[in-house]
Amino acid sequence: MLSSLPPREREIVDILYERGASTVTEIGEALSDELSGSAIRAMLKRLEAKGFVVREASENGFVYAPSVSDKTARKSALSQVVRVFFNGSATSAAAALLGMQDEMSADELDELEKLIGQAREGRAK
Amino acid sequence: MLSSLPPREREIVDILYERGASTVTEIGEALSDELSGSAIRAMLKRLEAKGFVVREASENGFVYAPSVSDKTARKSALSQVVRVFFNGSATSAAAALLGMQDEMSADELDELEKLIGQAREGRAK
DNA sequence: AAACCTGCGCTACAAATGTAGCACGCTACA
DNA sequence: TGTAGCGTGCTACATTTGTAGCGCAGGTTT
Repeated sequence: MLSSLPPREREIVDILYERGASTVTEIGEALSDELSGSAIRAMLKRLEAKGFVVREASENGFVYAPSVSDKTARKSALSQVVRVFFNGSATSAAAALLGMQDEMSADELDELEKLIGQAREGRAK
Repeated sequence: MLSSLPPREREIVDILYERGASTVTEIGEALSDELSGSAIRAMLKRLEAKGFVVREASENGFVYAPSVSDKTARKSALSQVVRVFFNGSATSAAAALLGMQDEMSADELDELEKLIGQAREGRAK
């Protein structure tokens, strides 16, 4: 569970999800405050030991990536907030999402509507 | 920011959001593993010092509550996952939510559809 | 009022976290 | 061909977390 991670480690994993596989230097740039490379590497080492990230060698250094698939991670992150902040109701969460974003394009709204239709069919069955 | 909290403190705040204001004993029951009352109190003390929880005396002991309103906390939790896991697209997040829950009632779907309509009007203006 | 709970705060301390410094190997290029 | 960079891995260390134990105060029960 991501929420069992200490803040800094958590931040690093978040960056990895946000930007995809990254090198130590890239992580450093994305971090909220400047950290020495070795500090970051130490974090990554722990994260690797705990099984949250994997690394793979490439030409200029290692690239680190989350070990849990985006898909799985999304799902669990989402259900986490749904449980904690929305009484377990995904619907309320979706509603809140709708309200949050005024830059939601018409296309996106259409898309969402379509998805609702599908969901309806699903349960009609 | 909630994500700047260490795991245990974070867990406690989550419980507070999930169940609303609670006493030390109630928190203890909700915790994922048994902790001594004093351990919990020590956490709460730190949380209070950091400004994440407030406490209020009642007949049998103090009740603790998050200092940040549910509304605000929801919003920031949501935008956090949207940014990290959905490339900043609230729409994709909403879509994922839709897919996640098969117990979404027809009423809820209707409600959501209505909200989409409203969102559309909002931006049509 | 003695013996009990219950909730409280303080202190203490082990473990985990957050971070930097050092020494090494591999380029590149003056 | 030395010296200036990178990227790496250790090791070390201060701080923060995570947790328990102790002793106290205010209500109960006998």
